[in-house]
Amino acid sequence: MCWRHEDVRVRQRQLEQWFVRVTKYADELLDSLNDQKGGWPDRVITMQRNWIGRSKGAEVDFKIDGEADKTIRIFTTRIDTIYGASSLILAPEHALIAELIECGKASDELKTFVEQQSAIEAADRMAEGKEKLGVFTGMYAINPFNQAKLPIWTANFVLTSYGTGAIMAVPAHDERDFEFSSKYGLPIPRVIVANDFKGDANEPLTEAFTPKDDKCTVINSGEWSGKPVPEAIAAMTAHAEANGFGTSQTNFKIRDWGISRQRAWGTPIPFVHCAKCGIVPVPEDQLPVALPKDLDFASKGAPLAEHEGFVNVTCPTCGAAARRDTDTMDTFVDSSWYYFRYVDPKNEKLPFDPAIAAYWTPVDQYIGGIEHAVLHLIYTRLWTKIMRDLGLLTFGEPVKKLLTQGMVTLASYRCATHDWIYPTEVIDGKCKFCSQPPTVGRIEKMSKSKKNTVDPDEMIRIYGADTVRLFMLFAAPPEKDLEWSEAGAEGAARFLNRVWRIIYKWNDRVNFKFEIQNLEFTDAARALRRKTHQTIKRVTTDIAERMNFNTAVAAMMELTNELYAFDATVKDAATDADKFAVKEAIEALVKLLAPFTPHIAEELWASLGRDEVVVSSRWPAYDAELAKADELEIPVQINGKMAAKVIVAAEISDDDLKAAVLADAKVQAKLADKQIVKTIVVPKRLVNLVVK
RNA sequence: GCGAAAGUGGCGGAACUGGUAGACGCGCUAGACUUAGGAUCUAGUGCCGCAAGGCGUGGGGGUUCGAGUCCCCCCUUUCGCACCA
Repeated sequence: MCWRHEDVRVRQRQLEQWFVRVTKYADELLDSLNDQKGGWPDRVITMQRNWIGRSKGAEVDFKIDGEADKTIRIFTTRIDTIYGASSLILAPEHALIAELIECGKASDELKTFVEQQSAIEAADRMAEGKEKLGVFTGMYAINPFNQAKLPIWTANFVLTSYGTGAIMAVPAHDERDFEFSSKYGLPIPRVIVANDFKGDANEPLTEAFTPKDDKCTVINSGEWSGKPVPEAIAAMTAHAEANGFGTSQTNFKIRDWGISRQRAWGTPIPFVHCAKCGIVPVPEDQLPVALPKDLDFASKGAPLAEHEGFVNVTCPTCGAAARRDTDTMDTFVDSSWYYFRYVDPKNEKLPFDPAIAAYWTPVDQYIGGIEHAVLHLIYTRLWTKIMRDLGLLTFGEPVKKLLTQGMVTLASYRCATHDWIYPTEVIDGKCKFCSQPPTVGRIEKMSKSKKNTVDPDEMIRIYGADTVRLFMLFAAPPEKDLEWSEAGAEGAARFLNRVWRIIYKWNDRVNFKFEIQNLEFTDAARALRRKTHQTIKRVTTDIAERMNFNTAVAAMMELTNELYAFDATVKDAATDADKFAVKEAIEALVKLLAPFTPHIAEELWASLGRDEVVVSSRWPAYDAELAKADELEIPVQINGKMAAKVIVAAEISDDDLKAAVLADAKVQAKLADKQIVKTIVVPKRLVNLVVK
């Protein structure tokens, strides 16, 4: 039924459509996934690999008994098990079944079965409890390897759209065949055993035995008996090829990409249909084909097809009256290469200048949701390879690094009388309409139907864009889902207020030029400077190398806390050196904050009396010397357990460190009657004493 | 069923190559300031215990001087694929 008109039944129709031959690139799409390792999340690579679904096997022809000129071609990845085949099974849509029905040889049972199955759509057929159902066709096939006579069945679990739409059932070595053959009483002969198998191979199996490796051997298979499985597969495929009844074959799950759409908005497919010349491409000088601006959307059919001026053209080849193709392309076509157009958006002649694309692309860092893992991100890889083969690009992989960001989630609430209610409608744990406590659902992707949403505009109105942004960056690493939290947003606002206050407290004192060489820093001022330079370092690497914005924000919070501590220490008696240290910290903080909270950062920068804007200022550099600690707190372990801590100079040698540890009173007390067997010194990090 | 990712305080999360588990924030506790504050500042906050101390990264084994991190088995959760022969 139509989802918009409940009384309108939807029918399937055959349409002539345009396809992109993905299968031609399937091998490369799969193999070059290996180059993406490290830059792309493993799960995206795995999802694409499964989606492409390459499987190597063989096609084998079985003659039909009594009809010498007819064969059934099956696809198998396990030709080594062909002596274990006890039936052939065809998809209900298989041509041979249709033929049987047509020439009246089909039983009533078979006819009914096929009718029933074809009434159920493929997707639903799998959903129907997956019960395997089948019917014997009355025919037999001859196994080309041993001339065994096998019954031909049809069954719902054999897919018409994969392989040849026909299989050989080897119940002993395939779970599905086992289930089916057990149900219908077909024989289950074993032809594979583990190398260390000791029992009786004629004993009935309780489940299918399916390993495919050289730890298994072929048995009961004539001249092939005794061969390891991989060897048997190769040899038996070669045998089939040599005798003309088989061939090696690779199949893919991925299908060619149907790009035709019958909607008005989209890129027109640039072909013309001519009665004499057939399908003719629109000549290059007439490209691109533009959509007409005066479409009639009230017309009955597709608006483009109804538009006479668009449809009626002359054939580019013979000049006769012809008809323009009225399909438009899938929007995935556009998203497959938009970023290449970005680098040369005004080009009138080409999609983009290859030289410009060579300079700017491939994309260094791409960000998108996981929902694009197998559609957009396969299509764009495919499109890049096609453009490479057209000479537009010099590479086949468009995206070096991929980040799949998480979604914003929230718990949902359901009231017994008011159904789903918004989080804002829960007051003190009760539904605001009826004061009943609602059921708290799981934390999940925000959705309108479950009302577990927050309105971003509303949040921005309350907290400001900077705060909302900062909270989202702080709450979790970008690839993880993020639970929206109003308390968390308030925490972000509080932090920005803290930054604002401490800067405003100091900005009139630090707003002048200092002569650094004349300054004497106190320990506290040196500590603040150290924190400043450590923070610059951390934030820089967290952004640039690790993409961990949450830890970058944490580092800036630490610097702010340090500023407050310093402020409390110096009170109003700040020396020029103190002011310099604060000025250095504030400047760094504002610059580091700018990518996270651009608006407030500009305001603060202006408050420091700067003419330039912070976005065009230079990213701060850190001084490794100043970032270095001058004292270290070294943990001391005894037999690997924490025993004490010693404070030592930063540049201590291993021997001095060991001596300092042994001189420590707490360590000595714990060592009283023990003997040190071994001492492990991790330079400047840890000392572990092994004692007995 | 197959495949992937993940399990760390009351909560969100830190811990980069095996080296002080719990950074930072939320929440909570106490104090200060205040007419008041859900503002702000200061201190505390993994668990058990008065303490000394003990226990702690889903559970169980292992490797190692040392394991949240590495290896094996199991459990749970989330996601993807789901009769692809």
